[in-house]
Amino acid sequence: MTDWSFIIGFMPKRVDHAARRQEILQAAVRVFARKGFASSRIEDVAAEAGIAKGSVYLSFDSRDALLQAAFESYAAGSAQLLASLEPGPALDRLATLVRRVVAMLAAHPDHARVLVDLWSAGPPLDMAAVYRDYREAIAGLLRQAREEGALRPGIDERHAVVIVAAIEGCLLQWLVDPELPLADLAAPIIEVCVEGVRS
Amino acid sequence: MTDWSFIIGFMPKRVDHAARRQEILQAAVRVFARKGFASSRIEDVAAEAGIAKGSVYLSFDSRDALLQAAFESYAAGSAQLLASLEPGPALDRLATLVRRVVAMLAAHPDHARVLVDLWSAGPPLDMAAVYRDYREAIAGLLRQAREEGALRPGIDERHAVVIVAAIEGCLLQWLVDPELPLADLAAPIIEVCVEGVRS
Amino acid sequence: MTDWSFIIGFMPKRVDHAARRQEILQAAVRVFARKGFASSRIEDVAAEAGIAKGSVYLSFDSRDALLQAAFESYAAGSAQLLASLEPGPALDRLATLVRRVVAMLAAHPDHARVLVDLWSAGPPLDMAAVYRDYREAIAGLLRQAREEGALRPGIDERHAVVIVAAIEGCLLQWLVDPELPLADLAAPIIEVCVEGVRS
Amino acid sequence: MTDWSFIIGFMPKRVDHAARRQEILQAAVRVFARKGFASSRIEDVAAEAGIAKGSVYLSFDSRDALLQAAFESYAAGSAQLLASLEPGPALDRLATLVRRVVAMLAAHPDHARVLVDLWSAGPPLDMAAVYRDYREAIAGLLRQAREEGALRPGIDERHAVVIVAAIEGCLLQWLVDPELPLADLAAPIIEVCVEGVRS
DNA sequence: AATGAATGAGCTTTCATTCAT
DNA sequence: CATGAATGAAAGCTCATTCAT
Repeated sequence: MTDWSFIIGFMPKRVDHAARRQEILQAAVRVFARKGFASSRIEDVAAEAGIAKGSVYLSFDSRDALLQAAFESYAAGSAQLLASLEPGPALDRLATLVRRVVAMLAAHPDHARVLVDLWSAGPPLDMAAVYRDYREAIAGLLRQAREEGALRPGIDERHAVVIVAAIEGCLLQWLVDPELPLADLAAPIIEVCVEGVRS
Repeated sequence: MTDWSFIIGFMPKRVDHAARRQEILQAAVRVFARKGFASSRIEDVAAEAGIAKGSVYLSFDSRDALLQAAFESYAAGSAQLLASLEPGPALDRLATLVRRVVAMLAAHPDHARVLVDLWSAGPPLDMAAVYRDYREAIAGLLRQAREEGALRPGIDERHAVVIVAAIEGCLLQWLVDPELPLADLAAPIIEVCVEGVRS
Repeated sequence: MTDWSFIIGFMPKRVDHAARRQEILQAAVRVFARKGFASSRIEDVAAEAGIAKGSVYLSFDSRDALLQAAFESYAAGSAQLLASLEPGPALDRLATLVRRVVAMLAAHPDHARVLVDLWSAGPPLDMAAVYRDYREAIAGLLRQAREEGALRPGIDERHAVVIVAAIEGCLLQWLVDPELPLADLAAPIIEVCVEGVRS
Repeated sequence: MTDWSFIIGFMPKRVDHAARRQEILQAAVRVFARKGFASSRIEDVAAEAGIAKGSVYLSFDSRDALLQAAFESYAAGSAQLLASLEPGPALDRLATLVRRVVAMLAAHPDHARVLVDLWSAGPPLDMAAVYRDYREAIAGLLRQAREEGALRPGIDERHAVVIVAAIEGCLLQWLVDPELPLADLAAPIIEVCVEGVRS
């Protein structure tokens, strides 16, 4: 990587402020996952990121802003996941959604572990909105399934809560007991929640 | 604040140390439910219990001991609930169990709200054991159901995780979004989780 | 000092919270006088008061509250001084006022030294009001002097500013140069400011 | 921000290092006047000067050096003012001096406002010397006035303190209460302090 | 037993100063 | 020379815990 700056003049010392912010956020997520937000010190995050304590404040306004950013990152991932469902029979799409959510959680255990702190954190974090979106997406799939005649009678939006619950409840049990094979739970979730509503 | 007890005669040191401990614990649970454990000060608990800060330490060794006690209280309630199932067809017993767990959570929202702090708290709190017990109880019911021929094939212990998940996941969504009608969710949980495994 | 508390029951550990507040305030004034408010740490004040850092916060909400209290103390002393003038010929009363103000400043050099920090401090400290009161008191004396025919023509409220200025300006020079014999300046102030307006 | 100077040829490193120092100093004085030295950040000064934080250090060794420079600038102005008195009757020269000092303060309110920080600042700032010079100059005028027979008896160097005090005390009251019409106070100061010593 | 004043470790945040670019 | 990201010492404030009364 030749440094051409002597030709084009002065360059900002850090090309990408956003990248540094990402690095710190990821370090923070690792630290939060390891010791929980309540026990995580700014200094821990800085050390994990390999920078000095004060430097964290160049990218984040406060300790709480780190958790907020972790939330936003998670919420964005969730929204993206919900938006990425390909067309097809509704219950197949539902099964795919379940598989993907579980896979995402299992693939990013650090982010998943932070969830317990996001649940604890009050406003301005809006986890309620995240689950509302989940439920609405699944309720939409259930409506589509009914139109397809794939749903047994009596299934409505309240069952969307239960399907979200099955996923998040598995996640919860894994958070509390990491022995539990989270990745293997997609199948039984689908068997219960998808087959459990099929006509 | 003057203590006239030396005039009116001997009084029992403490009518019931255990009762005082209970009062404080219940006050603590209310406070934790209201502001979360992280934001709850010993002084808040003392004020809620109507006693002085230092007096909390006559019944509890530390702030963490309060959370530990809240955990033990919750774990005891859970164990009792699991132990109280009357005989009958397995899936009926399962439905009853679901109904009772949801009813208990809905009836004691303060205790339920503390759960999010219990999930966050690491050792020596052993929430893993609580859910292990839940899963084992439900797995036992599923085994009984299989012997009764009430279970469709392919249902095993992994599905016990999902059934616990459905309950705890509903609780979770309610914690995060109190608008959600927790008490009304027993029915859909049963419809999905019990009917979803029935042969 | 026999401790009778065993007879009358429990007594508050500190009989007088206000007294402790006073002790801390006086310690703070000494520290502020010595190093200036900007360079005074809460820990310095605590050490001067012979207590622990955290104990300062039992009596004062913040570091700024200490300066605020110092201001209030000074303002109260000023008001009291202005209110204590005995009857008599106006210009005699004015001379007495000057003498008393200078004597008070000279007698409490620590409080006087804090004035420079009170001048610097913005709202909510209202030093403007203190000097407004000074000026009004002196303007009142000048009006009385005019009625007595003791005043040469052309003297009005603007000269009250100058009389206050002569006092505070001497104080200022002494603050900046402690060699200056503040206590000896009452006489020349009177000679210039009182005789300078006499008819 | 790219530096094209390597293309358009050599440019003087800095047209005038002293000029840049001046610009920064003036920016600093404005900032100090606005928020006080204690609340003024190096970054504020840099922003006011339109340069980067680090560039301040090319002209000044430290934050304190900025205040020191402001002091030196003020002291120089004072000395110049004292040195510029034209010949004439002593008390006329004194009145002129008062008028000029007040005019200078009123004409440069930012510099005047910094005075309160100069009073607070301890060594190595030597405000004592500034007022010593003022007093000596005025004491000289008073000596000249005595030789001219214009002084009533009993007036000596201590009255020089009072005359300086009248000026600085008016300044002080204006600093604390900007409503006060500083520029209008020259006349009453002269009436009290000059006429008050005239034979 | 009950109290609450006192303690001080520990944490977040700020900002003067440095220095690689 | 100019820059501004990086640093880390420093300070205000909180609060769990102790203990004299």
